Amino acid sequence: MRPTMGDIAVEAGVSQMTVSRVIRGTGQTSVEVRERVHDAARKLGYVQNRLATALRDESSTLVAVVLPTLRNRVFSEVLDGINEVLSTGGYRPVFGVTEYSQEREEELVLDLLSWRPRGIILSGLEHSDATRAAVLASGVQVVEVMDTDGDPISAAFGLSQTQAGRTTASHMISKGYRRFGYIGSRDGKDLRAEKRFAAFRDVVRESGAQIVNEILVEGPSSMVAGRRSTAQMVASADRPDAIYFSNDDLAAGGIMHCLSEGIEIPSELALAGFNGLSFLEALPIRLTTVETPRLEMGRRAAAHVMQASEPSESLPSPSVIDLGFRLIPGETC
Amino acid sequence: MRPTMGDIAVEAGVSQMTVSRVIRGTGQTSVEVRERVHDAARKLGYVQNRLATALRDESSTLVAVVLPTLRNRVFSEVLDGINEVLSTGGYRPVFGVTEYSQEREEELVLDLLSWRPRGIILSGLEHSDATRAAVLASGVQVVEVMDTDGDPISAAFGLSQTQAGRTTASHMISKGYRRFGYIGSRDGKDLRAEKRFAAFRDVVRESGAQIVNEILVEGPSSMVAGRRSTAQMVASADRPDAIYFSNDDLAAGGIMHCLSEGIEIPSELALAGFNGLSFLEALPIRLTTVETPRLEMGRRAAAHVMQASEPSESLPSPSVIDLGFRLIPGETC
DNA sequence: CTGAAAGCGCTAACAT
DNA sequence: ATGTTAGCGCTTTCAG
Repeated sequence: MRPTMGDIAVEAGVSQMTVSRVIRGTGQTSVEVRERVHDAARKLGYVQNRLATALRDESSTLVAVVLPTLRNRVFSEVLDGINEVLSTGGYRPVFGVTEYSQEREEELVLDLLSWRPRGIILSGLEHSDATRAAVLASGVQVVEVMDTDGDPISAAFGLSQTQAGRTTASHMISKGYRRFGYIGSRDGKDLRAEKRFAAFRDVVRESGAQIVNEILVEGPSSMVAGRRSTAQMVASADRPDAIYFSNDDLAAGGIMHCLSEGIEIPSELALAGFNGLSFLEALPIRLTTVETPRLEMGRRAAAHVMQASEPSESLPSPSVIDLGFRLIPGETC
Repeated sequence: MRPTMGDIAVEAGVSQMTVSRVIRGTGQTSVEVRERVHDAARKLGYVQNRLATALRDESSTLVAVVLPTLRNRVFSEVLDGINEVLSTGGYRPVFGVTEYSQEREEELVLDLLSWRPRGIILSGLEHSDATRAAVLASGVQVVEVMDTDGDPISAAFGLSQTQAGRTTASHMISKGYRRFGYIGSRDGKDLRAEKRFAAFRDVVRESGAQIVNEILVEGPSSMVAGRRSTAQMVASADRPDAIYFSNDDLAAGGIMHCLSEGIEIPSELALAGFNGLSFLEALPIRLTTVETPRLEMGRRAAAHVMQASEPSESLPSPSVIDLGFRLIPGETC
């Protein structure tokens, strides 16, 4: 159907091998032959069949990417960073979404591995044993992004979710708040948010303060959910004087509720978020949050997969690269 | 290296062909053999090599997806819709980002086609001749999303950008506004935003009103850019009484500026956006906008690629499916 | 119900 | 500088 190197070879009057060499620009070829081959290729509308190349090479230039969701800007930014770097080397991401389910992740990983990708990028450090076993057995480059609190399969680029939670708590406590609320999402399926909150809670308790109210919203986190939950929490008997949100979208919703209801920030209610999304800069009130290196985690992970040229028998020892975070003090606490 | 069907065959004491049949669940196989094969596969940690399958089949279960950017929620939602449907059939998206460049799109399309995808999903109806020629010659299913104003290569699922622009203009004019401003982005590289504005402008002029000010922001559209541009436009000599923004992020930035500066909406300044993103519901003031079927466009496009089972010689005639839009009247005009 | 043969398109290795 | 051979892992086709 579609022209192959063989067809071009006939058209150009050379062997298939010569066509292969010309097209890849490897080996020695005369100028004259090169031109004939390129002309023939153009004339026939030749498009390389990378399936064959990859089969032959026992590895493709695809990179598997496994994300928990696409409904959260955080992960599309990570994906953007990944793609940005991969595309400079002609690599392409093939991806799947787990919806925060380890079982789904397991299936997905097996499936993606069947494309013999050059590497696989996973989110977080928690995976089922089968998932870990599968990627390890596959021999492909494995990189985990987002988190540093745990044992990586091989390499990880992330930030300490625990430290981020502690830092936020310390900041809020230093500002004098003592009665805290927490608004999170995903019914505890987001392990990283859980780590942040666990650390936050520890610091709060250590300091003698307390968590007086917790709301976990159903469905994906969003400004709307944040606004609704804040309204609910503020109206409840256990009204906190400060709320820690599991991310900026929820927190921004909290700000919106306060703006609408005339609740004074931070005197009547203090708020803190997580991620440092750029839209916060546009809000009338600057949210106190923790900035995370989302693009950078993606870029570094992609770069790591790409520079894995030599399949060294001695697998590089597991290593975690902490890309850090930064507390951005705003006007909300 | 990795176990193949041949290895399993040896382990299970059958032929490779039998392994193939068992694994795919096709043809006739005895219960006993099936068990032996599955046991052997599990024992050896077998993972199918789809590169071989795809090479043999002359088509893969990958679907190429070409998007202009990942920095805009609109496209991650489309991608989400695509992935949602594709994954139900075991298909996987392989994607690339054009940054709104037709040249980049051309390279990308050729590159993605080299993976012999089952289909390719493009954004918009405007492509270079070479791009059109390449996808047509490839024989893969081609679907275009986002737009319906133009000639599709084969099938398209979108909405009339032109009608959306006209509808918004009519609405604003009916509300009595006569001096309009426009805030867009991407230096006119976003062809769909251009179509909306062109239609908007036409209606404004036909009605005897006028566009008194235009600002095209550099870089990706964002709330921050919208807030800054609104500030600039409101402070200028040619201050409009209503601003049409090319999307909701920019418009939300406009609302934020008004909130911060105490500008009364809509009496001092009216605003309208585009997309109907869900976060608008959380804002203290409801933006008037046009809701677009982003997830649905992605889903339908993916479904179209998947149901293309029979490679009918008679290519289905080009057809455009208009998924429509809906004007959502808010409090901003 | 199972097996053997052939070939998908490409490239490493070995000629010439 | 160019050509020949062999084989990557799988599945379609044809035989038993």
